[in-house]
Amino acid sequence: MAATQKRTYARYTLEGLTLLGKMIRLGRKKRKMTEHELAERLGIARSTLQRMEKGDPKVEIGLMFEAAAIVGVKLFDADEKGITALISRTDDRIALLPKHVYKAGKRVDDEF
Amino acid sequence: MAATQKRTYARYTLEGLTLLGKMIRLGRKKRKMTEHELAERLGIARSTLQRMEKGDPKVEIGLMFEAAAIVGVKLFDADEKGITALISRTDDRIALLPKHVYKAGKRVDDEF
DNA sequence: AAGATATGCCTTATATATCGGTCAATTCGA
DNA sequence: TCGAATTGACCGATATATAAGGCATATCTT
Repeated sequence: MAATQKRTYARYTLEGLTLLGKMIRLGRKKRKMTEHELAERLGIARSTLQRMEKGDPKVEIGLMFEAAAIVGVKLFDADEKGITALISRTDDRIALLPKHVYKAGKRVDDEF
Repeated sequence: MAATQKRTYARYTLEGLTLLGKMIRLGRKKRKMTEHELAERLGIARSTLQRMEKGDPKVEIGLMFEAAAIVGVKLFDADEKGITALISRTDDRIALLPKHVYKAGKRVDDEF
């Protein structure tokens, strides 16, 4: 009977999604856009936008980010150039680490 | 022939995703976790984790957020309580606006 | 107050992401 | 150096999200 194993999410994850969804909703309303309008602009169904504003964990992350951008919600508080710079810096930091991770060394090294 | 209309994403969206993916990758490596380990911890296939670290717009946002949390990448720079507070504040701000948006008034009201 | 519009919630068919696996190439530990 | 492990890329089958629409209710405009 296939069981359909259900996935669970940490509370922090769900709350983060709820917040993002509400921020999108707020941004949309401040711009006086209807669900129909924003959905059309995004090229998606209104029902999908509704799931996004509710913080449904199953929606495509690309759509969520796109919607956020359209209604003026910034993630990473950085503009186009800022993001690009952050990507470079992250690449540099990754390059400093071993290419492969091996289960031998058990240090955690936790300073971001 | 069904045409399979392809979706496009803004550059800003794609770069944001690339950044998030790389941050997850960096976080994973700093914690010395292999792809296999993190995927198992998340309850997903390794191939899916690989798409996430590449910033694929099609992955579930819930998985991306969950992965970020596990490897110590903070979005919204706020902890559990902080997120909850932000949700409340966002709810309050939404409550101040009209329940329905009507296409009559065209003001944009852009101050976040 | 009345009419029009937006929103909430639900459902089915279809498109598509995920899973689970394989194979090759790379890189680390001993 | 050699062997074991990690990573990168790819693939088909299946589970699942999305699209599209309907209907009821709420709320705005005039």
